[in-house]
Amino acid sequence: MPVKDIVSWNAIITGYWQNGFIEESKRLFGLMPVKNVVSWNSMITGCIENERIDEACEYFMEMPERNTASWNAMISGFVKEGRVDEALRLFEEMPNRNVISYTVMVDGYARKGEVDRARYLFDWIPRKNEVSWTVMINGYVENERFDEARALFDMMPEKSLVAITAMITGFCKEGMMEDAKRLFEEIHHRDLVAWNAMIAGYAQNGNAEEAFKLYLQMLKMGMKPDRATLISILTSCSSVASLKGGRQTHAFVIKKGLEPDISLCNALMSMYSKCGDIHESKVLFEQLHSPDLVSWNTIITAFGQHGHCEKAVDLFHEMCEHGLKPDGVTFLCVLSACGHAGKVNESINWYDSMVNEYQIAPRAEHFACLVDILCRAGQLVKAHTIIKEMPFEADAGIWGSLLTACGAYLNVELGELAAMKLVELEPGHSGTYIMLSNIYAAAGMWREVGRVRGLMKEQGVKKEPGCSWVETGNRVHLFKAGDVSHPEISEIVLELRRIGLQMKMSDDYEDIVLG
DNA sequence: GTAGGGTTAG
Repeated sequence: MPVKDIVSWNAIITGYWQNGFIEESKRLFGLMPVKNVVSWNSMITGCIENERIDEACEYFMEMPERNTASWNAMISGFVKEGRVDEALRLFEEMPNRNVISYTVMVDGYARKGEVDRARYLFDWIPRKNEVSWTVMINGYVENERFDEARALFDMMPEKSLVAITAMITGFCKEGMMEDAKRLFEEIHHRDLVAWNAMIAGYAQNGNAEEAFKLYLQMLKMGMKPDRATLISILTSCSSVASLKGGRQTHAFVIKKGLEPDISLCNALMSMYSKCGDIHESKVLFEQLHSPDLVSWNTIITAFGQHGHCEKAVDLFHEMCEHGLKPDGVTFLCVLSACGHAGKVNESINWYDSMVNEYQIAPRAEHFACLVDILCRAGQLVKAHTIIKEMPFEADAGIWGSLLTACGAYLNVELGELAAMKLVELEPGHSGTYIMLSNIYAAAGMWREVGRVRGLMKEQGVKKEPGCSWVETGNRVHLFKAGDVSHPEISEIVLELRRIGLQMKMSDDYEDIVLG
């Protein structure tokens, strides 16, 4: 058979598995009168791409002669499955290793969290290419070792767009948005992924305004958003509770015929719920053919946030009946549902069940959630006990919950402790001083109030006025604390008083406050 | 045959 024919066969076989028809590829491969190493390699890659690593193994064992690409394909296949030990065995066994072999192994170790091992191998690569550098830099970023990522990036001889994008993500993860933006602006030809990384950075840091601005800029430059872009935009709509923006984004998805994959559906569900439309969230959930763990976690949270704790718990059981295993986040969702409903004892039972029955190791977030629930219920001493006994260092969020609760339930002693810790963790944060001073004021300790005010002046801490906004029609109305500049301010205040009164008089007052 | 962006909690 002429070589030309083998090439055509190979092309057809590859075409089939690239479109998911692996069985057809296998059939044709079997019919091939003469095969070359490329034919075999194509079958190996095809099996791996279609998540059939064991069948790939069979082809690999059977083939009469292998080249470096055959070995590399297998190593990469094992790495994709997270089976790094098996990848390493092949790596050691193979006769000739090239840059790609090394790079795949570096990636494998980094993805497993064994960053030092990855770095060791990286240093051994004789002629590193830009992919090798990128994989290692990204490995540091993914494993929260940003300083090392930075150091390596600075050493990288020619910085590729992919490496720059990995660094942008790293800066965003560290909350260093200025640096991320600077790097982003230095890029000559930004591609979609780079835009997405920057937009996602703003979205994840809660800066919806910048995310929207960048999104508009991106559209203006003629870039076409994809699912990843829109998910970040939906996240931003959620964080400012803009149902209107969220609906527009949803409409955009439909109009552009973007097939909503499960992640996009999950983001839509979350957006609707956080913007107040639990019904739409539920409808989307029910339309999913096979909701994944994130979908279930999202819908459980949705009901929890809307005060339907029992429904959230029902959904938890329903999820288990569907054969899905709850993870640590699922328990956070259920815990927060209990918390919103003020159910302290249930929360503790759920926590115990997570640890004992489901054997899930609690993370700092679980303790934070428990502390928050106890705080809201006014059980400050118990909350403090958890803080003292938990195997994690309490962060600013936890001390903040305690401080707020000390204000609501007036506990000077614990309030002072929480404030002290917060000042250590976030110096210059005015809220801490204000809250402590309010606690002293409520307790009638006026000398202390003066002391805190003096301290603020001394340390140069400025009070930032609180603000909120309302969207009506096409306008956003911004209100700052103590600001009376709105032309209709007297009507607004009157209406707020009326609503407040209505809430107090309502039979559901308790529910509203707790929910 | 190798690399970068996305969904769930608080």
